[in-house]
Amino acid sequence: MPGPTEKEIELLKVLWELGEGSVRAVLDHMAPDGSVHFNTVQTQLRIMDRKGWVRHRREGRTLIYQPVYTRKQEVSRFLHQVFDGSADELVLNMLSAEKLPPETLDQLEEMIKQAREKQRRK
Amino acid sequence: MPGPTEKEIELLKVLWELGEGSVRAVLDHMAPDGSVHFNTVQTQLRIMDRKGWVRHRREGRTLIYQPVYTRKQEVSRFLHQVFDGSADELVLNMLSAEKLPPETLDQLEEMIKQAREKQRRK
DNA sequence: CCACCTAACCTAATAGTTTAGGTGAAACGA
DNA sequence: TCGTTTCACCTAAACTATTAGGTTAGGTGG
Repeated sequence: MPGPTEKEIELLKVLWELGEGSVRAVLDHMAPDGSVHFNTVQTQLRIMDRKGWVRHRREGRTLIYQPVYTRKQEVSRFLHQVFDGSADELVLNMLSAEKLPPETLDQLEEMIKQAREKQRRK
Repeated sequence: MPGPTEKEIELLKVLWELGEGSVRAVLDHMAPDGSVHFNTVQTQLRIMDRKGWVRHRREGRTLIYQPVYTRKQEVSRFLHQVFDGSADELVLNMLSAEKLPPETLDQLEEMIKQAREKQRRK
């Protein structure tokens, strides 16, 4: 049970954006130029299905894939893998790695306030 | 140039903690029980050396490995790979994935203030 | 009806990761 | 000095990820 690989994340990102999609839809969204082969995406989605990262339903003749694995899960996995679950270590490293504009910093503060609220009201 | 794999991160974590270390030191820190083979770690470090994630120097007969790739780089890679660089999306997802205690939230706020300060004084 | 497009499904080549055995040399302890 | 330990280095097996060719069949337009 390792996390998704980088290529798998690339496909998941498309599904996170679209909500769901056929092989064709994912392919078009990922490589509108023909830089990736249809079968490549198809096989990858089948494998990810087997692994449980996505699931599919049938719609006529074509399969529609939905993400099962979420961004939240991926952040959580990363947080624990790299920082042993220490959220402040993660943020500290992120703040020093990236030059974030003041507006973004404001947004972050706002989010934290919201999170505190949500905790209090529980 | 994909990022390090999960096993590679595992080794990097040890080096991040130790600062540097021989194969033996890494192994002992990683698996004090003998659950991992010496040569396994040795080979992996050699490969990571070739890839540039670590470098080594000689000390007597043994090689001492140092991390080149940093936690900051890893956070940055993750941020861009999964969230296209949107720090607030990352934090938003993290806050909803994890139940962080109020003290941690305080620390996060403090960090953001510090980051703003640093920006201002620049 | 038939040629064509598009899909699923099957298969495999290739490449990379992960693991560890084997060899030989250096160092160390009795 | 000699056996044991510890290391680097070489090698390869087992496994997985990644990519895509080939086959078949459903559906469509002329």
